[in-house]
Amino acid sequence: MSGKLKYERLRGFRDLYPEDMEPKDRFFENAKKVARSFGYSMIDYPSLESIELYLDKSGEELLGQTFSFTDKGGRNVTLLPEATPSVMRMLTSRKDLPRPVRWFGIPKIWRYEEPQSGRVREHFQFNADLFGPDSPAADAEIITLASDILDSCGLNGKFHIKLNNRKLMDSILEAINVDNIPKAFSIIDRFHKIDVEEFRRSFLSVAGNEGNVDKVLDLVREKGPAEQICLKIEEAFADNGNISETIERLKQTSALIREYTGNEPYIDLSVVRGLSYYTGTVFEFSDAEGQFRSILGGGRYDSLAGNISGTDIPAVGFGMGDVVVELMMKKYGKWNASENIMKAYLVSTSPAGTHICLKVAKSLRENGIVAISDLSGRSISNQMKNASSSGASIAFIAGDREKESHSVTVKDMQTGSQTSVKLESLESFVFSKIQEFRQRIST
RNA sequence: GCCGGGGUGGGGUAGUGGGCAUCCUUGGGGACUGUGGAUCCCCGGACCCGGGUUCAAUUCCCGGUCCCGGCCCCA
Repeated sequence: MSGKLKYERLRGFRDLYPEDMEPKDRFFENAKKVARSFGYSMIDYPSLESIELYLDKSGEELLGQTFSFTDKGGRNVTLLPEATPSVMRMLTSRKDLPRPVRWFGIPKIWRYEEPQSGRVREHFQFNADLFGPDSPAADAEIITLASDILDSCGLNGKFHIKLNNRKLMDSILEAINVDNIPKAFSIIDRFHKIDVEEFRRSFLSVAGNEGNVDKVLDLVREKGPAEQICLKIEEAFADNGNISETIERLKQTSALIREYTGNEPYIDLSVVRGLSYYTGTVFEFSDAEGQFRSILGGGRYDSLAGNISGTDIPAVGFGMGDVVVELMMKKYGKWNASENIMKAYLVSTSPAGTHICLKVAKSLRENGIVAISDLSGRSISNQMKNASSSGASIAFIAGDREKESHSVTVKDMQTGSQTSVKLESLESFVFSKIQEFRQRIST
């Protein structure tokens, strides 16, 4: 009879039903809590921006991957493809803010791409930035924030922190006379997706000779603790002053991250990040088992403010999409329906009973208990079924009998025991039930 | 934009060139005019769309569409 649904969800967009929305909401609440504990303040910005904000920064290739259109005033606008430019716009139009500025937001982000595992066309992103300091300590703080958020979701030890530095990569590529650095980055970025021979072939076109290709290949193919990787780089480029300076910074940052998070970050020279505006530290977090695409990515972008407003402001930040986090949390059994909250179900068998239920519900809600009224008006048997499937731990039943005796019948849904409570003593009864419930869930 | 694999009730499935299709689950109702999770009964609900082959297509062929996965890209 009903047949095909007439209106279908757009490709790459998601409907979030309670079973997914609740865990997602809890994830973001956790993230907010952690960010606030670091002194970060929440901000928000429009979902629509003038397309110029991205053109200035990223060039024309961006256009094909945004949801863009011309509005009724003839302006070219686009749904946010990333958060950073908007955050920068906000920052640079407030010169009065004392630094450091610590901000986070949870925007929706849109990208017109083919959906696949871990990627959709509209997603939530937890985005945090630190403006002002340009020290290793600042880089380490933002990375620690990201790490602590994942820890707070029960993913402790399930992810790897991969760290690199754009300046270091610049210096290395300059040292071997690569002139097309963006192209070299794009090849390095694809290192793990292509085989060694293809890498050699591609990289030869920018590196000039086989020896240089081998040098880079040797560095890019290995990831490990700072000590080990930095030693390799030093051996290969001992005489280069620029390189040893950046290596020092990488070592410091790495040591601070180890100290703050308790986890050893991996130096991974294949992590260069696609974004053109990164200027120093870049990082990525990935599933320790390598199953999913990156959980989050970020880095330092000290010149972006200058591009927008003329004055550089040191900045470091990251964006963490909700999609891969969800995959991770599901994989490790952390994507659970809901926390234990006390729910009460109100069963009414007559208009007089409904009147009593309304009063009881009000009292329950004032005491922080979820009170669900049965609105079906059906048999008590059916109402009890509803009570049961709602997950309520307690049911209040009222009808004409209760009206007579000025009371309400209370049934404990777990034990099945039932008592009658006078309406005058309802408050204290509810209070004792709350205590009992708390005790029950804590054991 | 490109490549590969798939589409049977809301979800998960069985099956067939020939009687508008199996089972589980979910939803609604009842047994149960004042007591839940069990059991039993009843009801609702599907062959993605279009064309072709055929006496006959849910089944075979072609095209489309959608979903899933991958490429590109990941700002």
